[in-house]
Amino acid sequence: MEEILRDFKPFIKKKGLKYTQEREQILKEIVSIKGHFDVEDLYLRFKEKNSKISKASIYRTLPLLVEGGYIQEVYRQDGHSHYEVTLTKTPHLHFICIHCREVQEITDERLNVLIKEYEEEREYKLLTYHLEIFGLCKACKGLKL
Amino acid sequence: MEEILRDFKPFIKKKGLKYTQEREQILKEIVSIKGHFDVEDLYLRFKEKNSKISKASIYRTLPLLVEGGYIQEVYRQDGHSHYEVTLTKTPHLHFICIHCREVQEITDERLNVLIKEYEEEREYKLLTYHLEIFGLCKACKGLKL
DNA sequence: ATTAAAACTGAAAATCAATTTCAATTAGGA
DNA sequence: TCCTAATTGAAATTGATTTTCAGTTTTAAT
Ligand SMILES: [Mn+2]
Ligand SMILES: [Mn+2]
Ligand SMILES: [Zn+2]
Ligand SMILES: [Zn+2]
Repeated sequence: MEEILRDFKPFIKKKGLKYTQEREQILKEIVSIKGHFDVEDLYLRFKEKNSKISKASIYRTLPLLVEGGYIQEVYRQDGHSHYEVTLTKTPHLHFICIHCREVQEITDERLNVLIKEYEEEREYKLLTYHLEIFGLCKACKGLKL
Repeated sequence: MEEILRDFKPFIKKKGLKYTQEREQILKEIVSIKGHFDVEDLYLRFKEKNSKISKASIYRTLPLLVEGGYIQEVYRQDGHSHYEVTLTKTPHLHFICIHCREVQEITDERLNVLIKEYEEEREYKLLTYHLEIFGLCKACKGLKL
């Protein structure tokens, strides 16, 4: 996590942007989150600690962090984006129950291998990917819908 | 495509819904589309042929068609959903260039095998999935961004 | 350390996809 | 044909995200 912060300033400067308190605070807060988060989650965390970071700044910073590879948009639920820290975490996919909204993470190195393979074949530069599987979880599939 | 329409009425009736002109027109129009489409595309197609199908009806019908397996939401771009007819098409993934917005389709049976495997392991009921790979396409990766 | 220009910020307004409301219309069983 | 519930189109609303803009901060050059 220290590693991430050390890397962030050069990343920002290299893009000709300013290294602001807000950008630093947002990244620091994010790396302290274990699990998924959305803009509202982040905003409330700042509010609780009386930090007056605005949603506008959050919305402006998240794409930068995605671009830098610090976080990833991992799925979309209830009409908004959810993110998580990329960190040392292996890329993984999400199973989302359309009934109870549970989100399960599935990690499978074989998937990453396939994705890499496509990258070479198509000669594109891979930045990130999302695999979202929708269905009914074990608990919900028995219920009559 | 005739097959799809033959199947649609029973599907609608089985759900206790009414088989309306609008629902039929929407499905007919959709099966005539080759490639991806979004709500605006569909709406404009109806407008051109002086059909007064509203966006509200389109928005109300698409989830039904997804549920029935006639179409799939395949990716999200520019803040809105894009669909395509499921038809006999093999499930596939999409590579999206974040610069020029090009969308490439990639079909790989090995991916489907993995997805099925997860379904059995986790004991959920698979309904659909999206795999979106973001990056820079061959043409764009050389440009200085 | 001062200064100045450009980038950035918070708050509010704007945008825009998607959903909801509601009065009028339609489907389809009795 | 009649009746009622479901559906529709248009308009209003919602809610996430983006944009605007006046005031603030960063940063490089004095
Ligand atoms: Mn995850
Ligand atoms: Mn496709
Ligand atoms: Zn569930
Ligand atoms: Zn491109």
